[in-house]
Amino acid sequence: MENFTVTEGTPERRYHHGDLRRTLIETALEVMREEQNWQFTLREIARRAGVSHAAPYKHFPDKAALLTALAMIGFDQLRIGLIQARSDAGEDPRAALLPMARAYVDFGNDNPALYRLMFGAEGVNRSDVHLSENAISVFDTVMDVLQRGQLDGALRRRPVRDQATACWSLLHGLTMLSIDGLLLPEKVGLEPLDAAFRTVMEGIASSDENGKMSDVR
Amino acid sequence: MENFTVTEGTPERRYHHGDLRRTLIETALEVMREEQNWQFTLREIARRAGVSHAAPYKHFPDKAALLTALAMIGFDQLRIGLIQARSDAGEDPRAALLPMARAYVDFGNDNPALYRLMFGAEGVNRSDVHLSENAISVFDTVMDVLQRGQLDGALRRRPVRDQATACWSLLHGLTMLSIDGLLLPEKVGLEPLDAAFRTVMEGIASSDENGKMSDVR
DNA sequence: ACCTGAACACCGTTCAAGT
DNA sequence: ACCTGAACACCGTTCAAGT
Repeated sequence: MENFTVTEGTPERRYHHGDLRRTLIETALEVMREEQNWQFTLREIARRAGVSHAAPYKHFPDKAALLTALAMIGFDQLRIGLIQARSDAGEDPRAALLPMARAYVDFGNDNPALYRLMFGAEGVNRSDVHLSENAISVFDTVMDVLQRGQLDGALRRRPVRDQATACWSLLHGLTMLSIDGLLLPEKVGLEPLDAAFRTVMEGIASSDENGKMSDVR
Repeated sequence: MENFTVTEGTPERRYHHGDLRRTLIETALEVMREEQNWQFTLREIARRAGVSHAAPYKHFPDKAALLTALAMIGFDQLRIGLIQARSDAGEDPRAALLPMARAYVDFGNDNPALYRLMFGAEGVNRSDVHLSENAISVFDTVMDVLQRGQLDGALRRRPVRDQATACWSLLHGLTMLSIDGLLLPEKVGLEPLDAAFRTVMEGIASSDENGKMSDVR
């Protein structure tokens, strides 16, 4: 629920050498963007930050701690992106669903290494409380818009939690497959997000034009 | 389409020291199961296989090649598990959907490190042709059962590819979230698979009991 | 036809010592 | 209150030499 930022847990300080903690995080994000993975070495980060290879250990107990901090920032950015897409779409919760889905998948494609770190990483301290809180707040954002869609009458009245589980799983799966290059156009078409979205919407939206196709045996 | 096995690409040979290639693969699978990740070192595998740390290089050009071989085996096992679940369920394609979904998610939960290696791994040679072929054949298995469900009349007549994209994404996302411990019961309930499945089925199955709830605004 | 041992250039992490 | 340099115990990978 809380809004974690880069300096979470560490009061703002300016030392003679600057804010090394933040510099390390920003350098790591840069390297991840360049190399498309999070297999960077702590020593490389230190080198690029212009400090000795031992300096990072004054700010992070180990490499896992830095990775965890990065993942937390990622969840934060993702949630902010979703909220942005929702408010851009106006008041209608139904109309916000596709833009939010697009924002989600785009985030993954724009930050593949970060997204994989957030979810698929062995290096991350997965038991970190703050990390799960940040991850969960993404889920809450999805659930919230579905809730309002139901109240609106635009969505079928089913347990919101069930619909949210389906939506989050779908988005996560789509994003991961997309990042990994497994959504081959000749297999899933040119717009897999739209295809998947249409399919799921038939299960979620209130039935209007249903029943037209009565090829039920 | 082809059926890749452990010895793919390497003719069966028995040397005085045994089939080291296969031993390395099996040892790696063991270690992954033990440590719940694929961060093992090649040297550890060699140690446990009882050979020098340089020996693996006679069978794999580098560590990425071993990881790729493991991922390929994983895709193969997954596909076999799906086919098994389908044939266990009998002739009705509609009835096979839930068992297949369960088989998919179970595979991930039973082999978390392997599953993450198959999809989320930086170490894997993702451009390997055989690897993508194995991955794609999983998709084909999903598509096949949906195709038959449509012919049967049990499923809505929509582009099969769209439905398959939605189904695969959903399963993949659900599996990944489950492995990562993000499907917290207090958030998604005790049976997230069933919840997600119900939701998507409403979008995929032929409309029978639809339209009852007419709270359309 | 396969395996070993020494060697190279790296890591992550620690710790006494510096400023 | 923070940073450095040397040191330790590892890696992945190569290669001449062994059997």
